[in-house]
Amino acid sequence: MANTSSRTLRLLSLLQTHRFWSGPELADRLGVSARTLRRDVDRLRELGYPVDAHRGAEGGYQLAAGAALPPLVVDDDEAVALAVGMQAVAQGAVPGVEEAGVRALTKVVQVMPPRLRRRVEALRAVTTAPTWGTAPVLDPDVLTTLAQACRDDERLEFGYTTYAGDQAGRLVEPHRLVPLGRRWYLVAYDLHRHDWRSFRLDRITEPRRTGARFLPRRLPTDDAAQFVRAGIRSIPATYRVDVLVHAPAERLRPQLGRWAEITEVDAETCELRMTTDALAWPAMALGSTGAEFEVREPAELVELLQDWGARFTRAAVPSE
Amino acid sequence: MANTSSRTLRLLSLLQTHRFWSGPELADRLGVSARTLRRDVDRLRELGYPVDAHRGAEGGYQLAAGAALPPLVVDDDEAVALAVGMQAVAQGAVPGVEEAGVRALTKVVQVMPPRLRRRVEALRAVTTAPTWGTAPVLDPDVLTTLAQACRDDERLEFGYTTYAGDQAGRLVEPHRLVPLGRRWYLVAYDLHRHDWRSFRLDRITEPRRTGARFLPRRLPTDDAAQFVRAGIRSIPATYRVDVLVHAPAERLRPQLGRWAEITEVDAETCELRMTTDALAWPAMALGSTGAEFEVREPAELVELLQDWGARFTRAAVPSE
DNA sequence: GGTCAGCGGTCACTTTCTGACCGCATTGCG
DNA sequence: CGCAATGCGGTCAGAAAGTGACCGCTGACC
Repeated sequence: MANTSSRTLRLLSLLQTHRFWSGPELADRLGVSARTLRRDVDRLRELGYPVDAHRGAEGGYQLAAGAALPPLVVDDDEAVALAVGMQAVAQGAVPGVEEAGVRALTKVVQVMPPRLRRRVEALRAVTTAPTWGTAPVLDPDVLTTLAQACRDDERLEFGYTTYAGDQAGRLVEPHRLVPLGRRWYLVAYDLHRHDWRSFRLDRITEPRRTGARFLPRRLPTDDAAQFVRAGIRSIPATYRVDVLVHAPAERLRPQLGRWAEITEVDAETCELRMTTDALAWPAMALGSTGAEFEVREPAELVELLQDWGARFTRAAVPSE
Repeated sequence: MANTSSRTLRLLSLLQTHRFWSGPELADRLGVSARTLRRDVDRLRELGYPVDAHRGAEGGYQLAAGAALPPLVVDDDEAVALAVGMQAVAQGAVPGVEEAGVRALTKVVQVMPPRLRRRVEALRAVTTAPTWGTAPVLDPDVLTTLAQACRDDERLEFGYTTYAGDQAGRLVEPHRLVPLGRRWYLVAYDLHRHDWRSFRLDRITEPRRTGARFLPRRLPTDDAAQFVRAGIRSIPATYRVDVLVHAPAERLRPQLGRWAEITEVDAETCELRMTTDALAWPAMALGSTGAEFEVREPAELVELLQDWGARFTRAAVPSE
């Protein structure tokens, strides 16, 4: 406990939780002399973590942003928040960082004490902004189990429901997780079928790591994402939405500007453009504006609005 | 660099990124003998991080979940994912962890190199699931700046637009950030007005930490959240939604089950209940079901559906 | 100018760290 | 069964650090 490395970690942790510390205070907390503290600070600096110091009456130490990321020292609550947030990221809330999100999630979950896992589990039900229509809901347990197995070259068993509806157990050597559109796929070598396959994560149930490790094979295709794309029948449709809205651009921007492209046409009219794979979103957006509008594209949106409009009207004016 | 503490951190990092490592391999990577590696592993164990070891031909070391969280060693991409995810969490994606999310966000952002901050900034535009109507969009910069100032007892300057629309600069001693409903408030002691105030974060612009620290005062109310509640004119309305949907419960559950409570009435009918502060959500949900339905509560939803229905129908059948 | 903060040099002493031995236990394979 | 690979832990001596107590210096703030 009275270790040097332990002290280095504790110092890092202190500097991360409260920005300013005076030398004597830190030295006291760490149970060393001020001189040794200075040496510890030097050590951190040598490790690449920039610790700024201010002299004078109000002086003290603080951790600044550096070139390298120091190890993050987080408490229980923060860890839960991280796990929950990474699930959201993995679901594709922000395009492009899904994979990094899963890696981070894996790291957090791997070292998380059971009590925290239970808390995350409890929150899971609440989380995940509703993802109508297209988006399959992803089980973070499945996600992290598979991610760990891929990372560690560990064989995997799971139940799988094929497109046709058949259920069967699989034994595979997992290779890579690939997010595509709003879905995740596992690229793996199927040990029963002796060939490479890709599996949709939302069709995988009860994955179990067998504990047996393997020597990674070479995927025939270089790129795992490409392999998945080649094997998929239907890529979820994406729509380009283009709507003329009878409202000033400034009125829509604060509400929708982050999410759709709004172009001013004239003082009373603007154009709303966006790309989406679920038409429910633009419908909601248009509803929220409270304005009249005309759909230019796509035809599917017109259909959908027709349907929704009719049902909404029937519901709002009940026959009774 | 050839430090003991540095090596401890590197070992921790290795164990976090790849689960299985054989002793000789680790020793090689760390540039020490196998004996010393064993001693390093022991050191980690003494620090409370459970390192499992397996003997035999296929042996190796792995980091297990323990009672305490080890410092997380993340790479650039993962850090970006964490920051982006924490923003989503702070926005209130999951009730209850907002504050922990902000703390974690603050920690990550604090130590993040500028290049990574720019990446996060670039992704910010894309992020934040659209939050129609009620939710103000929160600037993560503002959020983290304020959070750091609160944490570090540092005076703060910022521009503020009052409810009436007046703009003025403020100089305050920040006390606490409070999430309430879907909004964030800063509780602070206003140094011009010589009194405690609460400020809505979405009305704060350009916060600057002055660098001057202060001795925390006592807030007259014990609880900062209570103080905010007392000072707010209007708490955003929340609605209890209760709808009868003419579709089997099993059909709705996979789509909406995570988000609303679905009760079966009979084979062809079910009841959908939820609580929300933005009626656009249940409207979208009901639209997505594709089913007929009757609204029992609230009256406001009926109104909204009437409006949307009319506009949707007009848009879908253009006069031309 | 005084005070308080951090900075860094030196020195002697103590602690630890390290690698090279050793024999042992466990596991998987042939 | 024996063999090989792996982890475990003891011991030892030399090397390397870490440590606290000095010291005088610089910089910031009152």
